[in-house]
Amino acid sequence: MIETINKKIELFITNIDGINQDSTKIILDKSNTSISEDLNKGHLTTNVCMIAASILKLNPKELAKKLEKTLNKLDLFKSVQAAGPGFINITLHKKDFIAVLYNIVKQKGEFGKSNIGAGKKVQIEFVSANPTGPLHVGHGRGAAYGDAIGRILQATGTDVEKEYYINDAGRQIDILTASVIIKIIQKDLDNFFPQNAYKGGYIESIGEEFISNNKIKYDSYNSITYDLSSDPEEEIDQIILNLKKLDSVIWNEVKSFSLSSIIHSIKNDLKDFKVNFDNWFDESSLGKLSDNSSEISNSITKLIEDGKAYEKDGAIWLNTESSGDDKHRVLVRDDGRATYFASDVAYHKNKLDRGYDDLINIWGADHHGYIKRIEASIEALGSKKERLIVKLVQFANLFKNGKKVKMSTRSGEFFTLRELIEDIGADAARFYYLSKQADQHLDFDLDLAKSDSKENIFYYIQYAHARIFSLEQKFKEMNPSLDINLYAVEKDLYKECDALIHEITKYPEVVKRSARTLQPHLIIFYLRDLSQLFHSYYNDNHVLSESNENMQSIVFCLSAVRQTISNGLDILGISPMQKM
RNA sequence: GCGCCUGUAGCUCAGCUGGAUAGAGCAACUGCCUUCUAAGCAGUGGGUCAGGAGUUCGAAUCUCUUCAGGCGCGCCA
Repeated sequence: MIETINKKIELFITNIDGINQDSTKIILDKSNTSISEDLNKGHLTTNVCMIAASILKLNPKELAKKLEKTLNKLDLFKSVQAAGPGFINITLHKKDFIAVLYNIVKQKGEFGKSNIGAGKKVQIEFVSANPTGPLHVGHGRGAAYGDAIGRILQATGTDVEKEYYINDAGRQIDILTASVIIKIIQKDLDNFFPQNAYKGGYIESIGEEFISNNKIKYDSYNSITYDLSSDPEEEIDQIILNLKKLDSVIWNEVKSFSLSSIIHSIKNDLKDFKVNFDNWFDESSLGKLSDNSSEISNSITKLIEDGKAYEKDGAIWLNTESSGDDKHRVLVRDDGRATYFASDVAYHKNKLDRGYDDLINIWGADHHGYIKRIEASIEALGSKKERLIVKLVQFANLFKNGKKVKMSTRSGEFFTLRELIEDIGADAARFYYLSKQADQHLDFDLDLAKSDSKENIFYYIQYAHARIFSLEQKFKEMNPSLDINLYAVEKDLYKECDALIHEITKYPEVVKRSARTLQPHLIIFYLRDLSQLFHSYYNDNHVLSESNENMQSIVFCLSAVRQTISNGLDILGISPMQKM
């Protein structure tokens, strides 16, 4: 219907006296015909007259009057009215208005999906937490957000791949390994434990699990702790060296055991959070600098050959300033070790080479200073930096019993994602993570998420869904021979559902906008509005005591509402409830 | 100091590529359960959209500036 109207509008604009092609194009691009906010403003609204007036220096109200006349003559609509500063409000014939309901019956779970992203291939990399401990509630937000974005883009026809980058190489894994070993032999070291080692209870569990099937036997435990630096950073590095020297076989066994144990538990947590990845990419697969044919060596060699990277003070630097970074960045340290940045450059090169149109990276907001240098590296590698879209996710503060839950990764005190799932359930957790724009601080109230008040939007929406579901069942039981149809609504004999129908027609646009802006919270707010309209309707109208004819229409409409809620929740990875 | 983000009702937040009287929920006050789930509904009060200037027929939205808050600025990861 909107396309039909737009064609008529285009005709009208082209016929304005003295207009040229350029202005026509600008007006049509900038103007917008859309579903009106509410029924007081008709079914559809266009602002084209105001846009045209501003460009052509005309009076918007007069122009609107003319368009009103033109559209009314067509006899396509029930009524067309110029209103306010120059809007055109269009009221459709009932059969056009309710067409969306037939669509929903036909499309069911597909209602709201589109193909505006068809032909596009996008990769989303998210979570990518270091495998040095369990996922905590901070990671949960990135997980919920990334997964929702993936689903939303898929709903617009985009080809989406979701990937987790596992930092399984580098110093932090050495620290993990050392932490586990020291924990195992701690008693023989007078309970010595390095300041910068990981302290969480999971370290002890991994150690216990390891020695239940293996043995650690060192000739001299004490040699590990000889002459240690008082600087915590140096201390842990010395211990790592000592342990490797003492027994490299044991070191490697503990390392791979610890890694696989943690990665396994991360995968499990994400599975229970209903987040699925298409790829798990190991940092270690990029190879080592010492290997000339490894990806990490190749990417650095290419940068040097292309004149983007250079040697200075014994280190290899990348010129990132040309892309707006404030200083050049080191790729290879003067001691020959690669930096974390070097791995990331190689990883992004790998992703670029895989041929995606867009790369979406979802990072913690504390990494925003890192964006420029990655963009710079992408340009240095010969790609457009616009291919990379970085979305930042702010930390979530947890509140329990009205108090903020303290968290500190270093001390091993944190609220894990698993605890959150066990406390309020994966669906409620996902919902609240997505209930606010990702790049803003979120206060996550655990008590609210479990409360049975209207303030708990999660249940408010679920409640609407469950009420309709139950109503449909009752209708079937009481009237087994009655089918559902839209006769009463179409003939305007029953109008109480109109506001609901009008709200439903907005849904496909909400999904599109959510995809365009990568903002899942738009869907949540839409679902709340739709639920609110439903609860209001439900309170004022006793469905099952209506006439058969009315009931047949009402159940038809309400089923469509339920389907829309269900689709909206599904796109966020949340299961609708049939009973509460 | 530089960079990024934020400032909308007492509180928590929506507000679309600038558009119609700036919206919800909570809290406060008032009503609605012999009928389909009261985890619900209806109503009342509450705003210099942080301040100022500019662009525009029109600004919470765009630009500049001031103020306030958060975060980031390693040959760490």
